[in-house]
Amino acid sequence: MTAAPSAARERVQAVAERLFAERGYKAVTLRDIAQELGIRQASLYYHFPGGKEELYVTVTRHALERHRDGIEQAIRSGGDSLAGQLRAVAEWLLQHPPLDLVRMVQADMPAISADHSKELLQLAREALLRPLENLFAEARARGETKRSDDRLLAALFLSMADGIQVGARFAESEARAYLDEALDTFLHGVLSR
Amino acid sequence: MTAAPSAARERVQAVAERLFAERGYKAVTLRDIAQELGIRQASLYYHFPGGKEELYVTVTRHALERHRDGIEQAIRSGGDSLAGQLRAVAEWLLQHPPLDLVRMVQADMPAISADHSKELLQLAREALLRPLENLFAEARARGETKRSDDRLLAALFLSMADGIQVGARFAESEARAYLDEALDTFLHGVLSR
DNA sequence: ATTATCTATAGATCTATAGATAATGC
DNA sequence: ATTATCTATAGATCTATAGATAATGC
Repeated sequence: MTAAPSAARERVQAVAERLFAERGYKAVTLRDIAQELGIRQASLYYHFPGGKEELYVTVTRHALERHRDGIEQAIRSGGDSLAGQLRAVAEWLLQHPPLDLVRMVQADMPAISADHSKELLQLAREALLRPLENLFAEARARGETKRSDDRLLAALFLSMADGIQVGARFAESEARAYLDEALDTFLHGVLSR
Repeated sequence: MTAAPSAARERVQAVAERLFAERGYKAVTLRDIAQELGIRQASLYYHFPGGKEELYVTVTRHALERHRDGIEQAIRSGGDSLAGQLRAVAEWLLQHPPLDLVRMVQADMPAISADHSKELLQLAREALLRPLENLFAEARARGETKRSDDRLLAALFLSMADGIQVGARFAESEARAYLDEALDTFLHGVLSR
């Protein structure tokens, strides 16, 4: 059985989530997580008796659910225009560590059980792609754009958020400094027909 | 000393390059590579006495050099317009497994020596970002675009290639089918001011 | 003699389990 | 009694080394 919620358990989750998000499932060891927490590796099993995989699935599920809620909230707060909604989503994405979908699919999912993998991939689709697909579909219904490839636009937009972070890292600047330019580029492309 | 080139050594490199590119350094074991080749794990040390890290650095270096040459060749073959040049680069990128820059920086580089890490990051910048940065700078000099954030545009463009592959994977379609739409979106954004 | 493999195994690391310990709450 | 840690360690896995084997090329 999974232990009840507690402050200590949440600290474990916070560290694990950050490390797994940065490096992926295999590149993070339980020792890494314990070390940052100042406890012993075996102590993690008190909070997560299911071990490394349970810990990974739990924190990844939470991260995806938070993204889903945050993105949907951002959309609601972004007004009635596609531009405003996308800007709110982009700002939200840049405030959180990037969820590397490519790595998740190619490296992390094959390393966990088929059931967990299926669940998380499904959730990733619902949390990240679906809200954006709906956004583009609704903008088309309002006549803001004629583009009909909603899934591609959603994937491009999410990748753009990654691109901003890559560009910022190699330029040694703040990701926020790039947001306006990137969004402007993207929106011109989307709205211009 | 590293063994001389040979057909067997090249087979090792081909398998290792694909697996490392798909899953990253830590998620691939020497056993995985040997298994696909139908040989024993220890036999890899005949071709790469320096072990796993030498193998990773060798194939990643080759992949980056091939990207650099392929991208520069694509640019030359793309005619005089930014649109034609970018289309050629995008086609080239989609024909090769994606180089996940985020994962390279966050997960793979910390797992190898500082010297190797420095070399590969430098090469990644020269191979992937620099040619595209130059492209955007030249397009601006020709008056095709007024955008001056060359590094951001380069990063966005590279991310777009990833985005196409993510979108295609989740839609279970061919990445090529998305290329025209994605390129069109991007170019409208870049050229429209 | 060189090339390309193999077996066997040492040593390191990692996950997971068992059982002890100490502090706090009833 | 419950919570949250610890030590110790088994068992699995992984990298790397040593030395043997077989085939081919001079």
